[in-house]
Amino acid sequence: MATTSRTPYSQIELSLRQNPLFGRLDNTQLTEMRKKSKVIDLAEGDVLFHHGDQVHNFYFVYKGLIKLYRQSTDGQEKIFELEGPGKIFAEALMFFDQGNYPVSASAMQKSIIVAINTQQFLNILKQSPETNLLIMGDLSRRLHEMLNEIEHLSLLSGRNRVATYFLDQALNKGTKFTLDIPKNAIASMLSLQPETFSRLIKELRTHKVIKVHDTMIQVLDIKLLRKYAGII
Amino acid sequence: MATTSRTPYSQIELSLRQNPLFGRLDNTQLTEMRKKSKVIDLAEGDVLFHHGDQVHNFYFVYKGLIKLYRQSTDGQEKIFELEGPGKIFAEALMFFDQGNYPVSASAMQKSIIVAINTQQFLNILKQSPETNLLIMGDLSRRLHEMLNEIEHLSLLSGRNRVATYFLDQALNKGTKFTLDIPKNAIASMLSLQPETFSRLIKELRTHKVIKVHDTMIQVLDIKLLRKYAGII
DNA sequence: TCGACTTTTTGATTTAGATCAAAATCTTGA
DNA sequence: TCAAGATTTTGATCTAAATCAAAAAGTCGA
Repeated sequence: MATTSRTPYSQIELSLRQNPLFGRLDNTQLTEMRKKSKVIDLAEGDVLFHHGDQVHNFYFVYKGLIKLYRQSTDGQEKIFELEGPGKIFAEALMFFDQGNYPVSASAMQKSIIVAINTQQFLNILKQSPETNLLIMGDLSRRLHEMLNEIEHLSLLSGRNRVATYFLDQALNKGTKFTLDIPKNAIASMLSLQPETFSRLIKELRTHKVIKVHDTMIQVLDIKLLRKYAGII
Repeated sequence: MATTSRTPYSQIELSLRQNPLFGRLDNTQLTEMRKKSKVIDLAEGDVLFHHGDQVHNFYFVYKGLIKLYRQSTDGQEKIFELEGPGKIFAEALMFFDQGNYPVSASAMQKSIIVAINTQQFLNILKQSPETNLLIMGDLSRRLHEMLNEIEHLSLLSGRNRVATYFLDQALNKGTKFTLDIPKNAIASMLSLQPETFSRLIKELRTHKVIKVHDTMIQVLDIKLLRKYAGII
């Protein structure tokens, strides 16, 4: 279960300030915010909130990895997003009247997070129009990402989506990178069954598009990978 | 092609004011806004903007129906949303740095719309924090809708999605309603081929879940429809 | 280090939905 | 009113991905 952490807030504050959302706040505002914030330890598998729970907090990830997901009635799980150190999640909810979490959140690894009171932060926000704009920009970015995902699910094949995923990874981390989450989690993010994901990786491997050692992926032919992604 | 309308702005202003986004603005602000706004006539099929075009305006629909969509390289089209009279679209873009439209927009019917200058509206917005909040709420609502769509595409079958669509319609318009857009457009919104959509309707018909006369749909067994939707 | 458990891969089979083709129906404008 | 076009439906077939099953590989705690 989630428990109050023994990690002192002061230790976390530094990385908290580095998030653009908090960077614009002055000391008074940060102190104010701290009063209603809690540092929480999560063990692997701990559920932070369930889809439908009432919203009281949004969260900052100090360490670990949080998955945001929904479960269908027949037990199938769709992972929407993974949030790692330095990231904030569920902040979009602040502005939505019926404050219920639209997804569930649980720890994929041992994690340390900060829970920030939504109501209080909204008050602080009133004094900080720049932060306001930052949040809007963030909402807008998410909207674009989701638009892309809907397009991918509607118009691209599984093969396309897997290639797109590797392409994105290569763009961010270079052509040689490690998958730092279990393959079945990646499969879920791509809306594929693990078996299908495995087979599609194999196909890319046998066609010399990528090279795989364990969890290490090396892109051998980025042009070909693009073709597999469906980008012409 | 899109042309400046002969419909006077004064005629449109009334319905414009009824949109919550503009309702909170005072007369000075509305007059200011009017200066940089244009009323535009669109014939059926006219394209208002293409995916990737630079954003200069957002739009208010006075009459007609605008479709927001993307096209894949192989000509497949995915409709994301349809916006009818009284609705605003592309306003989410205002807050996104790289101002390029993330979708294309075209008229599904003869339409009259108002183009509102984004930059100018942002200036007006600075003086109206309530409008700010309204926009955020709207962004947030869209975010939820898209989350639902991603879930549907990931976890529901085509049959489920069709039933869900009819269920939604019945909820809004009553158990007897008309499809006021072509079936192939509905199919695209549900990420199905028209043939598949047609077959799934037929299935619902033969199982006495719905009754169809032409474009008129009557839900006969809403409980059964729910079952088809995958809700239990 | 071993054994239990989890994750991934491989194989065989099924199935939902796409595709291709053509008939039927509806729409529209001359 | 009719012909030309668009939209919808129906039929036959194909295919991407799911499912079911089991082997292989990897992980972890005692």
